[in-house]
Parts: sequence; structure tokens; C-alpha cells
Amino acid sequence: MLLARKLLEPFMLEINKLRTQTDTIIQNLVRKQVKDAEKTVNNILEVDAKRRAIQVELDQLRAEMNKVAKSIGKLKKEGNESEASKAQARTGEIKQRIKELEEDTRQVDQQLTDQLLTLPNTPHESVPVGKSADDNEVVSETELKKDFGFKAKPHWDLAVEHDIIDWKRGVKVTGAGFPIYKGKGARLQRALITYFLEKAGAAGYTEYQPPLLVNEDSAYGTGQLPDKDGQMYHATGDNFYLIPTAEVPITNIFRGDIVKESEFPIKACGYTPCFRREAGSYGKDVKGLNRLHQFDKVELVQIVHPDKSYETLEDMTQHVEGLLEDLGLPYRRLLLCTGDMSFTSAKTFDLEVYSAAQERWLEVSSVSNFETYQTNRLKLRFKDENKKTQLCHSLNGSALALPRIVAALLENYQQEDGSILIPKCLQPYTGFEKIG
RNA sequence: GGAGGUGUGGCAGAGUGGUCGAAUGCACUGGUCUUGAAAACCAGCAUACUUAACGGUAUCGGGGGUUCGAAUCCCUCCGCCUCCGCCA
Repeated sequence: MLLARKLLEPFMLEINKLRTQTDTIIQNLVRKQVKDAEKTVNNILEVDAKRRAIQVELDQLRAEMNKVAKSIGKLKKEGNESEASKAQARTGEIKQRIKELEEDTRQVDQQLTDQLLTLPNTPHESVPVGKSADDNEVVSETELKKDFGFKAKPHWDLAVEHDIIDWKRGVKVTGAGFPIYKGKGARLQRALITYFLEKAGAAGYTEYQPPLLVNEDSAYGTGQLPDKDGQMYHATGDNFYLIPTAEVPITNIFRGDIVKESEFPIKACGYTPCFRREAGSYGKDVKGLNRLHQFDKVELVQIVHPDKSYETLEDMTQHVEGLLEDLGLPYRRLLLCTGDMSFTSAKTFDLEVYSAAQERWLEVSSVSNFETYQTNRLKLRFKDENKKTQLCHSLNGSALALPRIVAALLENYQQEDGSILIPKCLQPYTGFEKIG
């Protein structure tokens, strides 16, 4: 509803592409594991054809209506009342038909929108075909330190021992998934945020402090709605959504813009808390800091020329890897397979750090190229050298999400005496060299 | 939260029911002139959909309504301004 209708008019996958590159798109949707891709696409094209047929008739009728209305004005001025009332009678019929067609248009538009919303972005050709996370490709992996020479403790225990995270009072104040950072824990959080922002600034990103609540239009703009409805906290009194990531407000800053080619690349970053309901999560996935309802994250966003977006994807991924190296955390880079990528992405790299005590990998960053999937919704375009308006490409990546970084730092930097060392690069920001 | 005002093209600013997609100025683009520049003059200059093209349709903050016809009248929502209240 609301602006959604207007925003969705140009649709998700561009309807033009769907018309002109039908076979390629169907193949790609099949790669993405979409069921009945061919049938769905053909349905959409059928509805689209119907819509255009109605539109043509409607336009013709409106043209006639405009003409007659104008002639009535003329006739009345000339005092030719009898001709004028004749013409008026004719408009009555046209008007009726227009009303019918308008209703048809509304229905067909709705059908088209609903169907297009079910189609995800198509994967880039370099993305491996697969069904689930098991089919993701490990691109690179750093050396793992698995043997501590003593029994490594999980971060949730370390955090309590050093009194830097208060889980219980978090439950009292709000609920599970809302931990309270305390003392050096809070300070460590602040140090990480500052450090990440400094690095982004040095890499040419402009820092933003966006709103933490967004309206419905913004939620549609970046694709959280309708796909992730129910995963976001919803302030129903004012119909605002608590942001699940800074990607939403920061990308929407540019919604509706037509930028100059010379403004590329647009590089934006920002720190925000992120809010996620995480309905349906359970078990060891939600233990400790592994999955929270509120967490902190620094996000990178880039809006670039379509020719440059894959270069940019590599660039952003390397930026994040640089952070992990500075922090001295063991990590690996994954290329997500078609089935495991998000709904909106064309190609995604995930970065995972190894959590020593849990003996598992934790996702700390996801860097994606959305190509035109988001910009189409956002109507975010640029004028090319021929002065034609074209859609930009948009990308984003976490750099980084804090909780799992904190978990990995605590676990990987724990010493036999129970203390936890702070990596050198963070010490200027924490003001201390170890915890405990 | 209350009262009043206001919302037109990149900007400024006309237009209060009929030939208005919208006067005029500025800015911008191309051209003439000039050694070059300025000035002057000429032309162009919103977006989207549709058409092979001519053309057509929609859009004057958003949505709805009245009318043969709406930028212009009515309803509603949103933004901005002023005053009052409240508040970090």
C-alpha cells in the first residue's frame, strides 16, 4: 500500500529485461533453484501483455475524452449550446468505459506486482550452482590455531568471568538476545566501532548517522519488504520499522536520485545498532553472542557504474579481509552458491571467523553485489554519456558485525591464566591491553 | 499536541475551472558573431509509459472526490514556515 504501489511500478527484475531476455532469465532462475521458473515467467509476460493492451485502449479513450472536452469549451464560448450538449452526451459513454478500464488496470497491475515480487535476483554467471550452504565454495582460508595447550573456554563463560557482559540483567530489562555490555566489554564495543569507522573513512567512505527507524517505502526500497516481513520490529503506532541493518537507511538516502556519472563511485558507511526478531532461530545458533535481537554493525554501501560493480565487490571484500587480518583472527572467504544467496543478491562473498572454543565458523560479514535489483526499486539512476538514464548498481557489506567478532576475539585471544589480550590495532581505542 | 499559513519545472516565480506540460527571469546545452572570452542574438532544455514513426497518455507534494473539462474547487495524508504548549 502507500507508496509501495508507486515504487513497485517499475518492478523488481526489470520488466523490460524479462521481455527481451526471457530465456536467459529463465535459465538463471533455474540456476537459483526457483521452482517453475519458466511457468512463472511466462505467466508474468502474459499478464504484462494484457496490461499493455488495456493501457493502449485506455490511452486512446483518454485522448478522445480530452479532445471532446476541449471542443466543448470552444463551443460554449461560441454560444453553440446545442452542439455542446451533444458532445457532453458523448463524453458520458466514454467516461463509463474509462472507469471500467481503470479498474481492470488496477487488477492487472496488482497481479503483475504480486508475481514479480516472487522472483529473486538472478545470480551472476560466476556463482556456483547449489542448493544449500553445503554447496558454498571456500575461496581462501587462513591458518587455524586449534591447539591452545589448555582447554579453551567459550566466550559466554569468559564474558561472565570477567564481568563484561551481563546476560541475566539484559533478560530482565528487555529479554533474551539483548545483552548488556559492561565496563571493558562496553569499552571494547566502542573501540571496535571507532576502529572500523576509521578504516572505512581512510578507504574513502563518507560516514553517515542515519535514522534507526525507517518508513515503509524505505523497507520496500531495499527489499526487506515484503520478503522479510515479520523479521523486523514494527512500531505500529507510526508504522515505522526498526532497521535490521544500516543498509536500509543508508541505501535509501539515494532513493529516487539521478546521479551524474562523475559522482561515481558513491561510497557511504555508517555505524548503527541493528534490530532483528530472528523468529524461528534456536539451539546453539543463539547461544551467547552468536545471534542477537540487537547488535552493532558498521556497514559499507557503494553505488557504482554497472561496468565497475564486480571490481567493486572484490574491493569491498578485500577491505573486510584487511580488518580481519589486522585483528589477527583466523578467517575464510566463501563464495555463496546460487541456493544460499539472499533473495536480492547477484553475487555474495561471506567472511567467517573461526571460533576456537566453539570449534565452528561464524559469519561476520556478507558482501553482495545487487546489480540493478535494488536500484530498480529505488529508482536510483544515472545519466550515461549519451544522456540516457540507466540504473546504477548497488553493493553493500558488513565491516563488521560486532558480536561474533567480540566472541572470536575473546575465544582466540584467551590466555592460560584466564586473561584476554587485546589486538594491537585496537589498543589505541580501548585504552587497555588486556581484560583480566 | 493546538492555531494559522504554505507546497508549481535545476532555482526564482506567474497562473484560481477551458486551447496550461504550464508565462517570465536565472542557470544549463548547442549555434552565430569574436584572435579568444564576455556581451548580444538564434535554438534547445522535466520524468515515465507507449508507438516503426507521426503521435498519444500520465504527472503542478501524495492519495481520493466534484465536473463534459482541475495546477486552479472539495476531502484526506505528508512536508515546510510562523505563533503557542511541551521537552533532551
